[in-house]
Amino acid sequence: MHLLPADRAGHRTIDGHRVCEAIAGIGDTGRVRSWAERFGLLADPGRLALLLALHTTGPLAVTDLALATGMRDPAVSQALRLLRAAGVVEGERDGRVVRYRLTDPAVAEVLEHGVLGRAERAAGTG
Amino acid sequence: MHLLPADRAGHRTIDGHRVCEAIAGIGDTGRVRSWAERFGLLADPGRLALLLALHTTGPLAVTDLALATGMRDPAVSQALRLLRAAGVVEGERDGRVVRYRLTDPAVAEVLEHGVLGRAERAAGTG
DNA sequence: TGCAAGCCTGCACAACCGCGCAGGTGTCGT
DNA sequence: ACGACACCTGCGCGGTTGTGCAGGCTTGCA
Repeated sequence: MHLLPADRAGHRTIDGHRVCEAIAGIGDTGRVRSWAERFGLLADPGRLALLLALHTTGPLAVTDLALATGMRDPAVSQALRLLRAAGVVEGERDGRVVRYRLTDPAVAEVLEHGVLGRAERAAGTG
Repeated sequence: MHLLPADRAGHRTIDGHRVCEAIAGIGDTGRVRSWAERFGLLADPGRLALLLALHTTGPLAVTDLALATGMRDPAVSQALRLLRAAGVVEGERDGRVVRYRLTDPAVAEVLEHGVLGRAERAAGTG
């Protein structure tokens, strides 16, 4: 099983066969890139708090989200804009209020198994 | 249930009670911050590839990781430094070779349920 | 119709981050 | 002891990102 791209052949290796195994584990580069972007959306405390709020209580308005997270309205709007562009959340207009909800099941899964899961055994509180 | 911090009281709200629910869902701010940093480590394609490789094939040397990911040796070293400082990976010296392995079960869980899980139904391949 | 509320946008600033290059340290083989 | 190898570090650059402020647009209410 030789998965080494040609532009990297001819180099010295330590374990050799393990490299191919590692490449197989990494899998498609596009998928990795996609997930890196996804994780990037969760890498901001504000956005993560917004997503946690939306995940646990469902549809919420911008003002309430700002109140719950302590962020300014424009910051919340900006964060939601990114999340909306990534397809993670969706907003529904109800009069002059826009309620947002989580639409990406993959993100929900990560939040559930990661932040809200029992995985905190290694995370601690600080 | 009034979880609203005093510095935000007296403001107008849309749903009111839902705000407290959201705050409860967000939980401890320190945990959110901690997880945001954790996700930040996964937000780079290089680091994510490294972690995937370590997660699937176990202990790997820097050279092999560089070969598998297509990164330069210094870039791999730098990335591993960050991950080591965060307690996500650990390196064991074997002669002049240092083999790294994944030590954070929470990250492993996220990789398993996120990137490697069936959650790709929404991620696609590109 | 006039006013207030809710939400969105543009702009400019500062900070951070990842990368590549060059050079250093410790270890193994001859 | 000498050279080669594996790994680490400092420095500087370019790109990206989060943030605050001020202002505009749509909607609801009196």
